[in-house]
Amino acid sequence: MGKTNPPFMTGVPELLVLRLLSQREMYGYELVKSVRVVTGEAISLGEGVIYPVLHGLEKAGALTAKRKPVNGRTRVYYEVTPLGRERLDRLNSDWDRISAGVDSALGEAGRV
Amino acid sequence: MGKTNPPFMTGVPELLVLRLLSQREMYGYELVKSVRVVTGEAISLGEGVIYPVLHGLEKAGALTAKRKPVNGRTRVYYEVTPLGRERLDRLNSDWDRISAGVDSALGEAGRV
DNA sequence: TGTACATACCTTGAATGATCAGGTATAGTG
DNA sequence: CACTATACCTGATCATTCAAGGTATGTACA
Repeated sequence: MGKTNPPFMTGVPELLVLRLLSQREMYGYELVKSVRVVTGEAISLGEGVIYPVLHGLEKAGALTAKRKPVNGRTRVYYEVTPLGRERLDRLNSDWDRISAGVDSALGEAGRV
Repeated sequence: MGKTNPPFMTGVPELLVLRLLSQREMYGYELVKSVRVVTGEAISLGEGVIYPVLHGLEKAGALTAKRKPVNGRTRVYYEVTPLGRERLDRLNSDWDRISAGVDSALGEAGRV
């Protein structure tokens, strides 16, 4: 029984994927590892999360895919489109708004 | 067609409710307004969100309810149980971990 | 008197999206 | 030859937020 809807994770995979790809093109398997690294091991996304996000974003026109054979294996590199950048901007400001709101609420009247 | 699962909101209502009630007992309608205030208008939760959360937390043993008639109207005040405090602690550290992870990822290599 | 608004509670239905668990196949290492 | 890492993928689950509705009382105002 997969733990569905874990707290605070909705939207996070998409944000991280768009953010990482906005810096340079990457392939799925690479993203899985990168997420762990850039979040300081705080967040770990499985392939079962990454690939569906990738496909969804591609279908939405936020990403373009490019197949590249490397060492006999095939990698699918993804690149962010202008539409994807807009989407990233929107997600970024959503994140800023909500995390600021939560932190403000948690900060009220002294935190540990 | 309610926009369900908006980015970054999963778990937030529960965290905010537990946090506010950990400071003092409140009733549902009051929580709706308080959330707006303590988040600096960044987050607004409708009654359709608050009441189900309240009922769920009560059923889970994280809250206890107390009916109080005030000015001819009935208010249902909620209080956090020890079990609710544990739950709040857990949510708090989840939030800290994830928001730190996301911020770290967004901060890498210069933000706009 | 009526009419609006704020207070105060509640439920239903829908859509969404993360997660686990599984599956395929090749390359490299001991 | 077995094992691990690489690299892709899909299906099923199910918890959760949200809009939109509903009920009822008190208060203000014209």
